[in-house]
Amino acid sequence: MLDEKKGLTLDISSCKPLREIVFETIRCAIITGELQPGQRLMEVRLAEEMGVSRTPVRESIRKLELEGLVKMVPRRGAYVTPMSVNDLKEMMEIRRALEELAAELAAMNATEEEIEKLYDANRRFGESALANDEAGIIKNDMDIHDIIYEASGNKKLLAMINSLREQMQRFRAEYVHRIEDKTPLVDQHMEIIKKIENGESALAKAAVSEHIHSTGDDMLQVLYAVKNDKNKNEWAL
Amino acid sequence: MLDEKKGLTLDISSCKPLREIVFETIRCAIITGELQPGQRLMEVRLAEEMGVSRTPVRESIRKLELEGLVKMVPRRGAYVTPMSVNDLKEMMEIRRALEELAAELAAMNATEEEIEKLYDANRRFGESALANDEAGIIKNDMDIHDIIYEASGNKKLLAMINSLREQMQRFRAEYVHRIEDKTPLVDQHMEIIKKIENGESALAKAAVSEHIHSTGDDMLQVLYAVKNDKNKNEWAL
DNA sequence: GCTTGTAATATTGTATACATTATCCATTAT
DNA sequence: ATAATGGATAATGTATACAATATTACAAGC
Repeated sequence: MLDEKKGLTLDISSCKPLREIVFETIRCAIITGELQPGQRLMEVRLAEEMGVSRTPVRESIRKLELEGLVKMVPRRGAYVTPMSVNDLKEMMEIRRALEELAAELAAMNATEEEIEKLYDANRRFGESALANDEAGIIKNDMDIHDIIYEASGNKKLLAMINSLREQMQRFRAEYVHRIEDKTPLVDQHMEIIKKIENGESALAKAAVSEHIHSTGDDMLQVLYAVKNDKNKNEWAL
Repeated sequence: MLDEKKGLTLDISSCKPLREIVFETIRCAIITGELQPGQRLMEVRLAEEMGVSRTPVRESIRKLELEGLVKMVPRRGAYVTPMSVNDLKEMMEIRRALEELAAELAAMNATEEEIEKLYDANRRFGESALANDEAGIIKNDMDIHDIIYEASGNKKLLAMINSLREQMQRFRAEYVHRIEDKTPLVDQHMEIIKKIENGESALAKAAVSEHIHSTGDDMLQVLYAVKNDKNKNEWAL
C-alpha cells in the first residue's frame, strides 16, 4: 500500500478510503503543477508510483475528468487539461458571478462572529502583504473569501467556488510571484467587509465585482507574460 | 453486454465506451426519478440489471457523487441524494446568478442567427403553452435557455448551468404538471430576447433575474405542496 | 529518402477474484 | 420477553487477469 518508488506519495495517516486519498493526491499534484498541463496520465505508472492498484487510480481520473482537470480520449488515455487564456477568462467570468452572489448573501446572513473573523483575516492579509510573504498572502486571501462563502449560508455555492478557485490556483502561484505590491487589496477587502457588516447586499456585490474584476485583469496580464516565457511553453496557451 | 434482465437498459447504438453509456443511463434514471431519492444503489444489482460488470458501475457512481446526484457512505454504499427544500433553494440562487451572467454575455456576443433561433424557439414555446403540451413546454423552454447559454460564448458556463438544471429537473416534471397557465412566460422570454438583440447587457441580466426569480418562487410553492403529499414521502424534504 | 505495412509492445476497457467490513437473523442468557 | 452475542450472508474496497485497441519500431517497397 505504501509508496515504494519515486513520484507521488500518499498520506496514509487519515482513515479515509484509499480511493479518496488517491483522488486528492492526484488532484493536488495537478493543481500545484507537479503534474503539468498536457502531461499524459498512465494508470499503471501512477498506480505504481503510489503503490496501489489501477482501480482507485482509474476512479480518480474519471472524477477529475468530470471536474475538468483531466481530459480523456477513449482508448487513448487521459491528459492533464491544458488551460488556455480563454479557459481562464471563462472561469474568471463565472467566478465573478458566484463571488458576487456570495457577498450578496453574506450581507444578508453573516453573523457577528463571522464579521469579526473577516476583520481579523484581513488584518493578517495586510501584514503578509507588507512583509511580501507569498504563502501568507495566498493563505489569508483564501481565508477571507472562505469566510464570505460560508457566511453566505449556501453550501453548494461554497463547493462550486472552491472547485473553480482551485483550478485557477494552477495559475495563481505564478501570478503572485510576479506582482509587487498587494497592499491595495487590503482596502478593497475592507470595503467589502464593511458592506457585509452593514447588510448592504447590493453594495457588497458591487464591491466584490470590482475586486474580482481588477484582480482578474492582473491575472490575464500575467498570463500573457507567461505565454511569452520560453520556459513555460508546456502550458498550452 | 446486453441487458438480459429487468430494470435499466443500455443504448448500445453509439460507439462510446461502455462506461459512458452506463454513466448516462444511471444519471438519466436518477434525473427522471426512475431511481428515487434515498434509494440505495447496489453495484452488483445495477451491474446485473444492465448486463455489465461492477467496474463501469463503480466509476459511474463515483462520478455521480462528485456531481452531487449520489451520496456515498464509506463501506456502507451509495444512495441517490435526497434533495431538501433548502438544497433546491441553494441551487436556484446559483442558477439565477449564472443565468444572469449568460444573458449579460449573450447580449454582448450573440449573432444574428442566434437571435433568430431565439425568436423561433419562443414562438414554439408559446404554441406549446397554449396547447398545454407539457413535453413541448419543457423542450422549448430548455431550447431557449440553451441558445442563450451558447450565445454567451462561455462553454464552461454552459456546462455548469446544464448540470444544475438537470439536477433541478428531478423536481421539474412534478412542477410542470401542477402549473396551469404558462403563457405569461412567453412575454418574459420575449423581453429577454429583445434586450439581448439590442445588446443591452445590463437590462438582459435584469430581465433574466426577474424571470428566474418568478419561476423559482413557483417551484418552491410546488415543493411545499409535494412535501405535504403523502405519496411523495420518499423525497426527503 | 519517404511512405506504407506489419509485427511487437504497451495501454486502456472490462470482468472477475479475493479480502474486509457491515448487515441480518437466530440463538442464548438475563 | 428483551437484549446481547455470534455466525451466516451480502456488500464494498482493492487487486489482478484477460481482451481489445492504440502506439511504436522496423522493414519492405516506391
